[in-house]
Amino acid sequence: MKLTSKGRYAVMALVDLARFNNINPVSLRDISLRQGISLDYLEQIFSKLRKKEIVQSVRGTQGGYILNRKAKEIKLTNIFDAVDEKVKTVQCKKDSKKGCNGRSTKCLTHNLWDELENHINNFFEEKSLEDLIKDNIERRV
Amino acid sequence: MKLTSKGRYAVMALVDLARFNNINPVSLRDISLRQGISLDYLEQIFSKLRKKEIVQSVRGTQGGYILNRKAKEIKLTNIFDAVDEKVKTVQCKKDSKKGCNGRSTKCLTHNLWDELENHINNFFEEKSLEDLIKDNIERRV
DNA sequence: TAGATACTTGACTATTTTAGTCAGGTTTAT
DNA sequence: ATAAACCTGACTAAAATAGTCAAGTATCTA
Repeated sequence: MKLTSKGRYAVMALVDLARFNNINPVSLRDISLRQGISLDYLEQIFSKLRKKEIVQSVRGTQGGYILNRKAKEIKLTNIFDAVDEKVKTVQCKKDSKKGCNGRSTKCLTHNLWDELENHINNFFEEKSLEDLIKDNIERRV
Repeated sequence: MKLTSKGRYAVMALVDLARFNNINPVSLRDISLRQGISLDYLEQIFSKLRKKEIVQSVRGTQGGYILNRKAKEIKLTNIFDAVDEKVKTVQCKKDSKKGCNGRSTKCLTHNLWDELENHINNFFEEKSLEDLIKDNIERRV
């Protein structure tokens, strides 16, 4: 059970963006250098974040990205959703042949996996970008 | 972020085992048929469960497996640990080059990933095999 | 208006992980 | 003896991951 780097990078990049987002947009190049993430990969990630209206792009020289909503209103769940990072415990939902159906004792653990998914998703729904930044500042002090 | 089938199957198989474990050991063949999991794959999984002393094997005809501890004392975390299903959010811990170190703004989200891991692991530490069986029986009634 | 900076898009690919299979054992009840 | 069941290690196809690469377009600044 692991988080993919796409989801992790997306969060890292947005925290970076939120912290350095004073007046000017932040370029991916800067984020790439600061966070050690390949520029090309960041571009893929930000393309998705833009489509989900989490960031706005500013083209041209001195361009970059800015947050499209307040940090408080961007939850982890929005970010993960944008980059297709999903919590999947089981195939049952998509593929009815595998998993549950047609077995004599049915899916004895079906309920467990639902609970687990909810447990994890709750965490993602509660945490906002603002929480992360605050948390980080507090730790420095 | 997804659960692998090895972890899922291990739990499914153990719930099955616990339910059908009256006096006699339960054969993998039966579990395989009831849960729709390949026998060869189950053997791999049970080999690991045995090494971690979660189950005991009974060889020979009429053999099979029995739980090595009370269902109450087998937590999900023990099961996942046995089959190498780990919660990993980040590489920092193993590979110091990637992730945190040497970056100018350090790992802004390091704390987040730790929190996430703990959140998930707590779930696994609290749930026992007994909980799963009880839960299942209640639902039938 | 030339050139640099930075966003935009889509195709491509090496590596790793997953989810098994397969083959050949050993043990023990009947 | 023999069949049922455990035991072990090697192997592999397919999928997912984690990117790279190439060829743009838009906009600011000198």
